[in-house]
Amino acid sequence: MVSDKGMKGLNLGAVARRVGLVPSALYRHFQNKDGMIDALLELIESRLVANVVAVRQETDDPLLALELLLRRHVRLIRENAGIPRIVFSEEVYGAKSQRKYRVHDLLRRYLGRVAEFFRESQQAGTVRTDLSPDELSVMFLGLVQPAAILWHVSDGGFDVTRQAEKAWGVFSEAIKNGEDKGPEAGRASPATREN
Amino acid sequence: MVSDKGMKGLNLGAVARRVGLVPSALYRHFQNKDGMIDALLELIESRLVANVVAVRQETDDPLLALELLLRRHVRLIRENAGIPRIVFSEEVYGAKSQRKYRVHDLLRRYLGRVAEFFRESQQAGTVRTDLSPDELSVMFLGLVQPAAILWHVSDGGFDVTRQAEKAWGVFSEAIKNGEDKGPEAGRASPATREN
Amino acid sequence: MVSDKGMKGLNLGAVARRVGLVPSALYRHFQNKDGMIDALLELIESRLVANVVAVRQETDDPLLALELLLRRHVRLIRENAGIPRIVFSEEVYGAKSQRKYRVHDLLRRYLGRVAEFFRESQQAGTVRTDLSPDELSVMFLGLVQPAAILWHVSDGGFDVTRQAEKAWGVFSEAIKNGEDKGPEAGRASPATREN
Amino acid sequence: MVSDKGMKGLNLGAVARRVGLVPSALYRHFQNKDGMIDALLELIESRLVANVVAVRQETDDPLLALELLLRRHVRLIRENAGIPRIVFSEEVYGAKSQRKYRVHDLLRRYLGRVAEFFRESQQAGTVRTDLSPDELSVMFLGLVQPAAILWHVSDGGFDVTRQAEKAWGVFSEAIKNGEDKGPEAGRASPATREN
DNA sequence: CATGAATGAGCGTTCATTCAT
DNA sequence: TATGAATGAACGCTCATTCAT
Repeated sequence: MVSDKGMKGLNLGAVARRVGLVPSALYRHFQNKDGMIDALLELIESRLVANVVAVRQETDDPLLALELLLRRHVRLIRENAGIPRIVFSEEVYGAKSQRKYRVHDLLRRYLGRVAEFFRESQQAGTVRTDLSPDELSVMFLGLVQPAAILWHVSDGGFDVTRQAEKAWGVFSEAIKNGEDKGPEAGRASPATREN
Repeated sequence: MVSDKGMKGLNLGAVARRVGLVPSALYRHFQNKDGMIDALLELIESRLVANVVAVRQETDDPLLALELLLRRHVRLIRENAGIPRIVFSEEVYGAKSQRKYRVHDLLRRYLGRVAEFFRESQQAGTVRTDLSPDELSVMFLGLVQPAAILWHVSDGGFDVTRQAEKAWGVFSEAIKNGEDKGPEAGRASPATREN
Repeated sequence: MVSDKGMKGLNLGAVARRVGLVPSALYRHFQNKDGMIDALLELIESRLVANVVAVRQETDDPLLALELLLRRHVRLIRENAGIPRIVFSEEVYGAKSQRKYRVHDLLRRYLGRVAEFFRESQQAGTVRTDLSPDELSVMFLGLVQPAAILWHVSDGGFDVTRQAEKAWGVFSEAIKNGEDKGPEAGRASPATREN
Repeated sequence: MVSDKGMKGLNLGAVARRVGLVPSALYRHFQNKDGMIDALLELIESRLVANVVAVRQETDDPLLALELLLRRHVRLIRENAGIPRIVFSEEVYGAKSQRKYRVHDLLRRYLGRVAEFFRESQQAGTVRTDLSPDELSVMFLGLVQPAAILWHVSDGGFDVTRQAEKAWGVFSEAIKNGEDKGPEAGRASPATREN
């Protein structure tokens, strides 16, 4: 529903119709629309967490886990096209700061779990240590996000899976520990700290 | 306006008030709200294009140009926090397919210009050629996008500038042509089965 | 409940919560909301009648009984601030004529009992007879009613007790039988044309 | 409208229909429903004040002015049966304290003007001075208020005009300055200050 | 060109009421 | 008898849009 019509399709009437109810009946299950969206965010977070848990069980190699996670992430988005539309929608990403912080927390938590894999990899010596796990986790998210957007606006025409894997190839190569790139890798950019 | 209140703040009343008019008067300038948003998208595209043009004038080195472009992109978003909220809002990214394709075109055009730099770099031999310019351009967008989201949901607390530069550091290193990593870099991922 | 939130607080949900039930369970005890309000009105009437009965037992002097009744009336309102809000609420005083007549009857009955005291006083010769007991009973009600309203809108700041006693002082003096004011007292107003 | 259906009839739909508009069109003229009621209260206050001003012009005798005012008050209520239903409705008299204070002020202002007549009469020596003008003004209101309620619940069957004039007869006699009732008149009631 | 008035569709929400269990 | 789920009507309100002036 959200994947079709966007968050504007997430009105009580549409939701109710979808679940075979009448709008007012939704108030049996949620306090109000905000409650509905909160529940939705929780569901989404649980899906993300489930992916992390799953890949943990699939392998002990944290770098491989990340690759598997990326693939699962892509699949999650492909199969639930509504997810990014919810997370980045006005309703949640938008004005009301309380909800914005809710999304902030969700992202931080997910990224925290992703960062954990990087940390483990660094401790195992397979990933360079001049980048913090947090920074790496944000980059990880960047491997798929623009691709997901393109996939959406192209009505599925863009090959998000392939793009994500290409990006992972570049990224994983780049962060792998190697004796030759250690020294100058930290030179992220010609300075200009401005924030 | 959009940066404060989200796209819901982009109602004709608010816009009209902003420009010292009355809502109905806007219909002298735009056919309807869709027309307004189209104009907005055009404005945004012009800003993006302006950045491309600017960095073209600032340097002849396409890789350096990309770095400068990234920095400009970050600045553009930081100074016009409303831009991502418009581009990825429901109103444009959302339901009406016509508008979605409009955004698709905008992104493709921008990415096309970005890809141009990569193509030039590849022709100049400074960037590996096992990745297509198009793929590279999408990755390029991924260097900043998740950071921008975090910056927004953290109310400016996240250091998007620093993150983007770090990401560029990793990325630019990874794509630079080097004799040792050329051959196997194309090995994007250990498995390529679509899931 | 009603005293806090007004008749809008008198919704089935609130009532049910108050008595530890669920809204639908109330339908085991009342046919519908109207039935509830009817029961409420009956309860209120019983309170009013109880006051009349009580003062009857407290004294044989009908004029003193009225003074005591007035004091009880004030106390009843002060301790059950919801009563006037129910009696004069829209739900009962309002639209549905059936309910309006129900309130009409309640008031007539109460005023009838008040009038009885006046009739007895007149028969005992202590109250002038140029005013009918019915008229006197309505005046009696007027001794407290505006004060009660002021008490409510001033959040208890207005001294309804004192005002009622002052008014009773004036009123009781005025209606007491005296040789000098008997004859011309009936001259209600200098002109009787209806406007 | 309010006189027919009570404050529940004062919904935007009904009001709009009454003035030949559509509900949303009312928002051109009032900020919201609260604004509507505020405007209504102002209108009512202006009517009450107009009565005061009118009787001031009709006579210089403050006691006669009060009698005329009472008659005008009755007429106002008879011709605008909705007035008491608005002033004493839940919507205004009810929960929201801000509005309650608004009504409080309205009543205080009106009663203040009424008290002025009593004060003048006392200064002219025609009204006993052991009762404060404020107290007298509240009693004055009591001359008509219960009658008005009976008139309403009896669907106009009760003769509010006659009752008010009778009550005025009793009241005006009682408060007039006389040498015989001066001393004991202050004995409002056998004590019991309790508030 | 700009305005004020008005419109109609839609939305979130409340609430009395019904009904199967 | 009591409950939870559901309903339908109504309400206050917002907003894009139209139109006469």
